Amino acid sequence: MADDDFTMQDEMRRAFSMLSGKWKLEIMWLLNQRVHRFGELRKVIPGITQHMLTAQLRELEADGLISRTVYAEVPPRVEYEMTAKARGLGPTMEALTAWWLEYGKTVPQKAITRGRKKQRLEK
Amino acid sequence: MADDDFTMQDEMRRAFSMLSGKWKLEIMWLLNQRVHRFGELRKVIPGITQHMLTAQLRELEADGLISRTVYAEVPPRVEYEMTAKARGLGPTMEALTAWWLEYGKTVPQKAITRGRKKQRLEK
DNA sequence: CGGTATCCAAAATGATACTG
DNA sequence: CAGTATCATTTTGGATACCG
Repeated sequence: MADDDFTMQDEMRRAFSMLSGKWKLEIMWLLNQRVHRFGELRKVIPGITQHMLTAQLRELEADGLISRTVYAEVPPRVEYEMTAKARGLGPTMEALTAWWLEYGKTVPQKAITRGRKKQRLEK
Repeated sequence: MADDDFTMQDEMRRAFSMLSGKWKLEIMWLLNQRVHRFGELRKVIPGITQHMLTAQLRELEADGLISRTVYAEVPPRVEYEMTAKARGLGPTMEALTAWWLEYGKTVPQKAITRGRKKQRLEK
């Protein structure tokens, strides 16, 4: 009966939690395309602070979604990459992208500034 | 060249923002399965407060992802449903579900309590 | 370069009480 | 039943300083 639905949602909760950080979808979307260095992520995610980027990356790493590789060079280089587990998210990211490209544009612009100021137009 | 990537990510940002609330993925996943009443959502999303549920629903509505229908009955009944626009998210939700069912179980349990206490096991 | 640490401000979320 | 109002707590942002 609806019992299956309940169990399913219950299992999904961990997945929701792992992707619910404020910048995690964007980070995972970027890493799904290719490996990124720390500085690269900072550059391509306007508005994120070093502090938050570090925190979100640490959480994703703790959840086993990304791996962190430090290269012993000067200056140091650190690369973030999807783990094998997270690479299974590819179809999800691609479906999300396809959805937005098809239905997203049908909406007025609003304000996308994810910085804290005017996160959302008048409530 | 990489210009396309930049533009793409730039457009995707609105989509990320619309789905980045703490409970939005779970709400959309549930609504993707069927229409839900306010009280139903409360019941099937353990830990969410009335306040937060209301807030998240209002934001999703403002973003055109869900519709709110009030039935003039006593006691009042309010149903939330995906809009045509959001129904395009179906494949995304299904890909996410398929991913988790295949790769998710490979992980230790940790703590899923999404309440604010012990959101995450030792950091 | 890729962080960590600190301090403060603002925003998001939670808890509880109350209401049409 | 489906909220709103109020207040408390947590999370996130901003800025700056410091380090291997």
